[in-house]
Amino acid sequence: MPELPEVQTVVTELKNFFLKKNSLSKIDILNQSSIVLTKDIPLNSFLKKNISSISRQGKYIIISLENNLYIIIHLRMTGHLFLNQKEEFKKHTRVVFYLKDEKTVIFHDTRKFGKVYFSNSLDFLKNKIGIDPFDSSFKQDAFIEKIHKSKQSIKSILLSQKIVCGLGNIYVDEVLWQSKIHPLEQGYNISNEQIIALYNAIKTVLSEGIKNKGCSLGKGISNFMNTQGEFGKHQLSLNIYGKEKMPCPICKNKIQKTKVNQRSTYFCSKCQSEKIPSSFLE
DNA sequence: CCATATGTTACTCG
DNA sequence: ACGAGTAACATATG
Repeated sequence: MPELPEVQTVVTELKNFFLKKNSLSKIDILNQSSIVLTKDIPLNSFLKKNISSISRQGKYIIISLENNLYIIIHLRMTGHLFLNQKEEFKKHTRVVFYLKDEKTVIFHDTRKFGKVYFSNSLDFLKNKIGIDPFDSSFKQDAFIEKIHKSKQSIKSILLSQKIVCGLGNIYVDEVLWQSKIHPLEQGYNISNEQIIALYNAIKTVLSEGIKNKGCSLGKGISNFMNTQGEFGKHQLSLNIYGKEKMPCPICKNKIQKTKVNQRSTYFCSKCQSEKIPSSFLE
């Protein structure tokens, strides 16, 4: 169930793992619905091509090969990439990548929502999602302008990935609490000062998640794990998510739980000013 | 059996 | 076109 910090944790480990020049020698597809092929490009054209870089945009992992070929992976809710882990995670293994030097990368996904895209272009990412918060093109002024153009609730905006990408249900709640914005506040109704606070909170909260090597709530195989099968530590640093009825760390008010976009949403009604329905503003 | 789950997308209706 | 709301995908856990 990875968001940006969990995906970054995996990407960092993949980079270290692939450090030397490497290429794929074989790809086993154990579940056809876990992959998406590009028309007219056979799977075996991805073999024996040097891996040139491993990067990330939002929650998408991008493995770039020579000749402008790309393997793009989205882990969705329960996807994992395991390095050189064999037997213990066998049950839900969907794709196995065999590397030239005998190493293996396993794409493991209990719920089968995740996808491995084999593509010759990154265009579909560009059209689909907004700016990554750690990209140098993520600028305060443009962010304010885009938020102000939207009538949607701020939580919907952030979950949509369209303006800024990488935030999911946990980090959105953390970021909104940090910047004292109610999750249902509409974009055009948020002050410049609050959007600046939000902009800064996005960077600091996500950076902390990365430092903690991701967030692993709950337990079991569906929970987030790094490429070695280890849990992250960021669950210990959460302030608001999953803390219904517990005191807000700042004002001690009881944290409330509601639903926004069908997703559990936690907030402090004192710190995060109540949304005033527009019908009351006539 | 019921509800819930760190994600996304397709569909409807207004 | 936009936004809200709903269901769907598939599986595990409490």
